[in-house]
Amino acid sequence: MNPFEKLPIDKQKRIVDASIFEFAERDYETASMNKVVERAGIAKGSLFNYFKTKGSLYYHIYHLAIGEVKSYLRKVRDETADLLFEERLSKIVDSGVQFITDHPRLARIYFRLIYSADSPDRQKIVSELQKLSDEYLGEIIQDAMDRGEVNSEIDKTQAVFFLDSVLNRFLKEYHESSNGHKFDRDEWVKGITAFFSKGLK
Amino acid sequence: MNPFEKLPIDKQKRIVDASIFEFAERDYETASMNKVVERAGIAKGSLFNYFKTKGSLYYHIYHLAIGEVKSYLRKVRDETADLLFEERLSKIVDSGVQFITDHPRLARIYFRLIYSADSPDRQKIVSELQKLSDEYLGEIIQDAMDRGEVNSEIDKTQAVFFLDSVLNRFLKEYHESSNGHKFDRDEWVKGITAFFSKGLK
DNA sequence: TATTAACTTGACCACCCGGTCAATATAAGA
DNA sequence: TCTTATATTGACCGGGTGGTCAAGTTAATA
Repeated sequence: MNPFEKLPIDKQKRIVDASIFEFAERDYETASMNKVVERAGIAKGSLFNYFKTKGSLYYHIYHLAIGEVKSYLRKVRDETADLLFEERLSKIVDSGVQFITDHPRLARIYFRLIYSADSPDRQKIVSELQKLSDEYLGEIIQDAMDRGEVNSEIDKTQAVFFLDSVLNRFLKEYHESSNGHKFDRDEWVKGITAFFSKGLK
Repeated sequence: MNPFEKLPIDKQKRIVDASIFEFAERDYETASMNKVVERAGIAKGSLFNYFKTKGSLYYHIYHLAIGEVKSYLRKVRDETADLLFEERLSKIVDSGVQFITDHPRLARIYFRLIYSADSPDRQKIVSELQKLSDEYLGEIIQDAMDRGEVNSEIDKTQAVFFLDSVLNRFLKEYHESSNGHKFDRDEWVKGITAFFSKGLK
């Protein structure tokens, strides 16, 4: 059992919060362990006692973020299993927006990961995320094909790619225009779903 | 006239090449002026004589990259003015692929800029690029609408957004899977154009 | 050639980094 | 209460950073 897990919960939380703050604010290389300990109110030696390296702390936080993303995705996937493709897509976007609202800092870490990723083992992480997205969107599209809502002639890999590109980009922009009055959410969700149901028909 | 422009062309080139190399390899914060001077074979003091700060060197290189991108875009836009939307789109993607092949390091700097951009004045740069893309793709789409190839009822802003998302993402992935046998280029160009001509009809 | 002007150099500065570890404070066991 | 084991601390280390500037080199002028 690693020393971090033996800590009182509130201390764990302080450290995790400080780390999330720092890794959301700056990318991996420029994020500072000094800033983390300062914010968490602990000594530097302690932090390096709980996490041997900066990389392992990042790993911990990154898994936290991905875990949370997965949980949102799973939930909306299961809750919309019976809906039409178009409605389903719309709910998925909604869920993404909700995630951003609930966890703006985790969202930031997530987008950093996808788009820039100067993280350690970028290669591994990115392909892990790619696989996650491929499987998830692949299943959504396969379902829609099986029900005849999406043209089965279309290359599934490409369809997933298009969906992934637009969805992630939309959520990223939405996130950046924080509490973004730049986007009329409903208008965009409608536009996105309409575009895809036509494009994939 | 700033001191850099007074330099012999080959020395200028050495410095520019070294800077492109460094800013392509590492992002703005972690790129090192020491590495640049080492690679360019000049003294540190000289570099800071030509460019007062790291930021201003970056600014110079970044403008170079954008300038090159613009030149490719202009060219393909003018050469395809008479083609159908679908063919035109296909030529634009081709041109993007060509740019990546001709200038892989500038491409890397460009993608860093778009997607992560821990650059100085990120805000300004990103909105500048946004505007460039909006105008460019906006014109392409407007042309297609005028000729009845794209449904004029569709929100143009959204159409541009979708196009921008997919094109940039495709080029980025193509770039990263360098000399990317991951993508059958023709297959993908066909898929992309087909998807958009259906989706925007 | 002698003198001045412009350019080039790299040692140096203050600062910050991730990581270490002897000293200290705290908790547990006898 | 005294002793041992464990957790916490922060001064310290080697190394890298962007940026400076007095001293040295080269080029231009007279």
